[in-house]
Amino acid sequence: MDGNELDLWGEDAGRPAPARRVSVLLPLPLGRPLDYRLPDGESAEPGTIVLAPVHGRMLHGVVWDSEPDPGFPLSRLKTASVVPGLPRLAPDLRRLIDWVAGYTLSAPGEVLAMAIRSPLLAPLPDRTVTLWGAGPSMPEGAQLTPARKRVLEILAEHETLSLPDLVREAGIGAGVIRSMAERGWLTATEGAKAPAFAQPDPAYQGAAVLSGDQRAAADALAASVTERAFSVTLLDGVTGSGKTETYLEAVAEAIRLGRQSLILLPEIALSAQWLERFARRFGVPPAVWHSDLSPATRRRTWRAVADGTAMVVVGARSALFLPFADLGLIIVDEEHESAFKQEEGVIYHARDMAVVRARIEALPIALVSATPSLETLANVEAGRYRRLSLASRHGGASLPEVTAIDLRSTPPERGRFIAPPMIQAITDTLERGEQAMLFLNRRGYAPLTLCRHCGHRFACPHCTAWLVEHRQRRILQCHHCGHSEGMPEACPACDATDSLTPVGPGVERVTEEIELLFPDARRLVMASDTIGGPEGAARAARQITDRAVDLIIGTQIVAKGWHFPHLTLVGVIDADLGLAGGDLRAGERTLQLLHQVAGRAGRAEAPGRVLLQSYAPEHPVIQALISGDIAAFMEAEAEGRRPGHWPPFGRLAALIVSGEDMVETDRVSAELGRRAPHAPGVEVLGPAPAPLAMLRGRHRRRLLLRTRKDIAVQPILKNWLSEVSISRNVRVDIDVDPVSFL
DNA sequence: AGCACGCCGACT
DNA sequence: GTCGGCGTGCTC
Repeated sequence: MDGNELDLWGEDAGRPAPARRVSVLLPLPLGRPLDYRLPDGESAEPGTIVLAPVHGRMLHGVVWDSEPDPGFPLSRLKTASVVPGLPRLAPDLRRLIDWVAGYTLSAPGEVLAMAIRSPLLAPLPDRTVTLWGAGPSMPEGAQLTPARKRVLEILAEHETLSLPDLVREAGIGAGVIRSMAERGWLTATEGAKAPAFAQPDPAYQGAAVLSGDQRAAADALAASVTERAFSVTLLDGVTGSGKTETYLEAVAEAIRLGRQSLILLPEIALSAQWLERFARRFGVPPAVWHSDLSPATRRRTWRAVADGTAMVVVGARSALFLPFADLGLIIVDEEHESAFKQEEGVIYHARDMAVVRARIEALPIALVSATPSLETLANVEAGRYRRLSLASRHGGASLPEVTAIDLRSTPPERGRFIAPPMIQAITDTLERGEQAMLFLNRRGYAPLTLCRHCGHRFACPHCTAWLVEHRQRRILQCHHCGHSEGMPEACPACDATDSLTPVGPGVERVTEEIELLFPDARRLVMASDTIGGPEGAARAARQITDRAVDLIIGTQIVAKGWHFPHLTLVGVIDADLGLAGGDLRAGERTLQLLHQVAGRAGRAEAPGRVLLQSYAPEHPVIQALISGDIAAFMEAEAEGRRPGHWPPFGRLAALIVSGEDMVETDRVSAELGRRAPHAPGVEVLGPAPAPLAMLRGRHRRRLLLRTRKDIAVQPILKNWLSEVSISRNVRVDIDVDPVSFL
């Protein structure tokens, strides 16, 4: 207010106040904010969340920093209203949104949609709870059973508690409380529910268990938190070296300073063990953020992050856009993981954008990995990132011994996939009462099914991909679009019966083989489609640590940071699998994955062993795993990429042209090829059919723009795309810094 | 993203 | 003769 409200009879009386125009960014793929007027007398600074009419419906948007267009006719301006009780979006978060939009060439509104969606902003229900206290009367003599006595003792300590808290603290049933209340020994009062996010206690368990170099690294990270300035630290160290415990000390320091921490994990849904470790260190679990939170939890978490009551948030990549009240530290764990790359909608790399957020907000950020990405290593090399290394495994555990099984000299039996030396190693391990794990990065029974009679191969009708047999469910399924069909009795092409043959192994088939070889071993299959969500994953992990299983057969998800103390043998069924495609990062990616899997073995006293089944054990990736000299492999990899200006020594952007109409898709991609930019240090490869030439019924063509490191791709892309007319039924997706080349 | 406006098939 | 298919265009 500016005082005019009292001037009822002054010269402004009777005249409408000048319309206050504001520019409002809406969570729509619009590209620019739209202008609105505010109700008379209201004003709103940038960052204010408003409710604005769009096409007749009301949508939450954010007052943006851009100037409203004075030429837009006042009569066509609609009125937006300030939503009371909502936090403002901080300038730094607005800058991040603009920056990400500019970098990825997405509409700012689309990026905003990752930070704010209307359902998030709905008012929180008043949360009240019944609190129980002692009195007015007391049980006497024989009435005072041990359970009732316990309840009163607890209440003497806490005064009042909610039913679930009381039941938990006293270790009794709810029936005891009810009967006591009926007798007038307990009184109920209505109270505000305790905050959903308890304060982590940095002093809860101290950090006494840290070893020398862990302590040094933890202190260095904590110092950067105290410093409150932008810095990037690579925290690396072999699997099992205690990286998590180390960076949790930096989190502890942030908590001591009263500042929030954000920890990004590649797959938060499967990280039960991580959450347990956090709770062990700080006494309470952190706030979590991922895509399958319930709407109510989501809303509560978003608010708690904004008002600062959630001190530590652990989340998947989308947590990067949360509206922290006072962020003091970002951690990106498993920074090399490609799961940080969002491949749909706004195509961005959460690790890289986390560094951007840290720079904008002047924060320290730590990138954590046992096998850092080449990008990160290059930044260390260039002096932009600091490096803290943990040299050895924690608690006296040693690194597992890695050997290759040459499948050319010791192949498995015909139609089998486990070679004799592997069978022997599993036998020995089980005899010692230890656990073994077999890793195969392929779900289902067999990746390809063909007819022995006519050669027919089952392919997805919507994708360039074979259908994968899932024998338990008796279906053939496409792993790219989810298409599935029943497993037929006869060949659909030639009607031959008993002619359909599985080709190649999936985890189901390896499990079948294991059943034949080790009928008495207790088996557990871990694959994303059979594990049964986060609870299932946690249950499976508990079964393993409790030694309720002997043999684990699993895909990717067994690689994830698990700590299984009794697991001493890891067998990789097909170590060559990831190397086949031969894209830019095939070697690096395979090395990181296999190193991660190998790291599950021998994490306690008993030494671990890793066996890699391979048809090419001389391959540099396999050799690097055997020797353990990953640094040398990465250096060689870097030298291979430097001359051609491949990342991280140059820049890449991919254009993915897709459409249901193949002719139109080809026309657009050919036109893009003809109009390709020409300049020194700029090169365009393609168009070429994408490796997944058809995906979900859309034909796909790819072009790749490669520039020298000192040339930004965005202006080139903008210019290029503006010269080509793209028909409505064809889409061009831009992927700056592509990770996947499918 | 929604949601309307807008021109061509099978129905009360 | 109408209800409605989703192609394209706009949202202050």
